[in-house]
Amino acid sequence: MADEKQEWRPGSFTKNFSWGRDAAGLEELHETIRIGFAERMEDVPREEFRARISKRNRPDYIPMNYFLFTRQSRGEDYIVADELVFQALSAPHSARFDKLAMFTFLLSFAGKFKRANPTQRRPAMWANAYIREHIDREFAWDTRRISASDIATFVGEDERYKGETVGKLATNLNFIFDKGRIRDFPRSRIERWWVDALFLALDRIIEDRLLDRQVTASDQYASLLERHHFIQLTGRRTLEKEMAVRHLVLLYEVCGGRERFSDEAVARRTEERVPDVEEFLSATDHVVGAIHPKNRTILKSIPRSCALLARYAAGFEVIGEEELANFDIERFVRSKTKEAMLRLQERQIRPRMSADELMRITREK
DNA sequence: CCAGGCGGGAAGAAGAACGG
DNA sequence: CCGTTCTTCTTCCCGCCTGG
Repeated sequence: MADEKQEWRPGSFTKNFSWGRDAAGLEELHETIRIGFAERMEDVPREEFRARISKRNRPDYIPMNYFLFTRQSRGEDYIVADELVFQALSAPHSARFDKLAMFTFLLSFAGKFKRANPTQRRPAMWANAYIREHIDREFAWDTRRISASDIATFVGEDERYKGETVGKLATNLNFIFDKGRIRDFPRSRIERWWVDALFLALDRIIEDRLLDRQVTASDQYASLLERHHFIQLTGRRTLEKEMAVRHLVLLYEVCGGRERFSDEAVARRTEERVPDVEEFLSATDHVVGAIHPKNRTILKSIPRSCALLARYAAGFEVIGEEELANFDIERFVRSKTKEAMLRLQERQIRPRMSADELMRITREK
């Protein structure tokens, strides 16, 4: 909505974040989030976040105003603990984090906070439009076309851009594209960062709507992802991705949306939806992986307490933390196939059964 | 050795707070 | 409740460094 009379401003983006010349990717952002949240997966007052960051003598506008999301409650600003924060806290820095952060930047939802002007709610729409309208639509994700001068031309000639200068914005954006590994986006296979990005997109879209007191029902998830061009912002559109969106929206829903990070809420939902709770009640806050049985490439790391829901309510298989760390699709499929064979043997399924007999045995649940 | 781009200073705009 | 002052944040600009 309001896409027509969008107004683009550079914001503090012409400032630098001192990413570190040789630092790998967006490592500084990963570190900043860990410090700002003090390793805890809870919304943090913006003041407190800033105080923690400033102790480390780090600039804070770029992470707060472009990568994170702020909501207001009783006049106080809170930075929201969402999928980006979860990934920063639950895993060491990696290329996967960089791509998720890059997507977060492109999606461009930063929320509302004191002193923010209206354009800061969608702070990087020039980057969002550059990717969608230019790199996706015109260049079919040929990322070799991305350059600082190409960005400067695109943004500078656009009516929506209200800044005086465009040079610094363009060079900084080009720099972030590089650090955020945008050149790895166009792969057509589904990768883990892409799955994380879908969860992040829903977290952000839902929070943003809440700012206008709009509550989002789960049957709106898929169409909202579409409206905010989730697939276009993450690389080339494929049928596989469109299918995956449907499965993942369901996983997001049964995990309870952003509630998935709160153990009590998940425990409550688990009691409602799943019979055997005991074994999971001792849940620690470690991470597990959920895999869709029809498509092994759809692997999502989720808080451990969601595992039961993912398994029973959304039909995902769940793997443990060590397995997740060095997950190997080939090996996984092989072992699952073996298990399936054994199960068939146990049930005494013979090679020359009639189709009817076979159906009767395998369909029962 | 030069060009281009990153880093950071500083001005002034935009809000918030204050005081009457 | 309004004008003024104070504070914070955005934006432009330029020096310096780096890599070619």
